[in-house]
Amino acid sequence: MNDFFEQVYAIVGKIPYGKVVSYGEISWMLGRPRSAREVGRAMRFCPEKLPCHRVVRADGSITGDSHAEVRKILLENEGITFLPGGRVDMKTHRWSG
DNA sequence: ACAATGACCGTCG
DNA sequence: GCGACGGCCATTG
Repeated sequence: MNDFFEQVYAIVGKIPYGKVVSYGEISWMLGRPRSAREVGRAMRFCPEKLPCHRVVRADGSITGDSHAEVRKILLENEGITFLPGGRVDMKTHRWSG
């Protein structure tokens, strides 16, 4: 594992209840302003211990291949409000370390 | 080294 | 709001 992934996992694990972070935000925190793809690749491994469902796109859209719907439900279950269109209310739940 | 791909991002029409 | 284009970074054949 690279430090980058470790950092990603660390941050994702630190996301508070009822908050979400975008791939770009995470990549920016780790010093890679445009490496959001790497974050996405890290998410792809998707360890169960990680709340990967709290990681969404910059506009609040849910992304995650087949599990997108499931994650949306999980977020709703955690108290995250959704906007019409199936997007997360980033305006309220956007988290910055 | 090159081209293609990807759980992305921002801008433009 | 949506689709197209370019850019960034890492991985793979």
